[in-house]
Amino acid sequence: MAHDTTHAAFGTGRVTAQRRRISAAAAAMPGAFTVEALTEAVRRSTLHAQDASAATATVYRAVAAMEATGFLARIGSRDGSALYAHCTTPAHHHHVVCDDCGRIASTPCPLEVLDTTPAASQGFVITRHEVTLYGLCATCAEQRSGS
Amino acid sequence: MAHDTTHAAFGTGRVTAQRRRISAAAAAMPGAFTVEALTEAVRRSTLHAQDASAATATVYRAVAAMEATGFLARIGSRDGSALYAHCTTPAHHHHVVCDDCGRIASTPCPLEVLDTTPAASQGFVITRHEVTLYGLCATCAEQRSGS
DNA sequence: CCTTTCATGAGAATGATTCTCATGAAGTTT
DNA sequence: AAACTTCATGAGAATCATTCTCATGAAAGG
Repeated sequence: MAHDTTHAAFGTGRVTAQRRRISAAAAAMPGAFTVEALTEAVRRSTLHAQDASAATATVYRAVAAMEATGFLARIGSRDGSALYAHCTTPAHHHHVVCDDCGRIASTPCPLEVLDTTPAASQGFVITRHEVTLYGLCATCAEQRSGS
Repeated sequence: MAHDTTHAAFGTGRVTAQRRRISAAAAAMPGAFTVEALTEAVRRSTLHAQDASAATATVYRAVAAMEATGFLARIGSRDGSALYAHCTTPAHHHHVVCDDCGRIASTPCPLEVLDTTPAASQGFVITRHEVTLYGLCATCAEQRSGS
C-alpha cells in the first residue's frame, strides 16, 4: 500500500497502469512465486471487471524488466517453472527458500571473502555466482516436528 | 578410456550397452554440457552405423539416473537448457563454469561453516543449497585480455 | 531356463516461455 | 497541448526443452 514503487521496479522503463498493478502484486507476494502465480495475483487484484486482466506475455515481460532493475530476483526453479522473489534491499544478497510454503528470507553472501580464492587458484576469474539455500522456515519446521 | 564406470554411474540400475555409451560419453565431456550435446556425443561415439543411436528420451532418463547417483551434477541452466557436469569426486563440492567455453573446475563448499548460522538466525532450517560460480577459465581470460 | 522388472525407441504430449503484429498509450518535442 | 516517436499490451500462435505412452527386448536373479 505504499504510494508508487513503479519507478524503482522498472527503472527507465515506461510506467503504465498495468505495470503498476504487476509491481504492486509482486511486492505483495508473501514469498517466492512463479510467473503464473503472479499473473493470478494481478488478476485477483483487478477489482473492477472493466479492467482487462493482464495477459501472460505482459507479465513475463514485466518480470524480465523488474529482474533487470534488481526489483525481483530469480531464485531458482521448481517443477520446471522459474521462481522469483521481491528484493527489499538493492544490496547484494541471497535467499533462503522454505521448501514447504515458499516463504523467503535474505541471507548475506557467503562468497564475499572467498570469492576469488578457491576458484582463482585454478585459474578461473569469477564474474558472478548463484547461491540459494533451501530448507524449512520456522513455521513449517515446527509443524513437521509436531506431527 | 577406463574400463567400466557404468556401475558408478547408475548404481543399482541396470547395465546396458546404451547406458555404457552414455556414461562414457558423459565422463569424456570436456566441461559442462546440455543433454542435447551429450546426445550428439553419444551418437558420434557410435562408430558402427549398425548401432541405433540413442533416443532423446533415453539420454534424458540416463542423465536423471546418473544425477541420482552423484555421477553427474546439475550445474544450472543456459538459454533454457539444463547444464550438467561429470563429478570426479563423490565428496560434496560445487562448480566453477567458464562462461565462454564451458570448462569446469571443482570448488569446495563455502557454506560448510556458515551453513546454519545466517539462515538459522531467521528461523530457517537449511536442508540443501545450490552454489555455482561463473566466470572465465584461465584460457578464455587470457584470450580476452589479449584481444 | 524362466520370470520379473526395467531400459529402449519413436513419436506424441505437455508446459513454460517467447514471438508476432496490430493497436493504444507514455513520454518527449515544439 | 498538438504532434511524434517509442514502447507496452493482448491474444494467440510458435518454440523448445523435457516428459510421457506403449509395445518390445534385454538384464539380473532364482
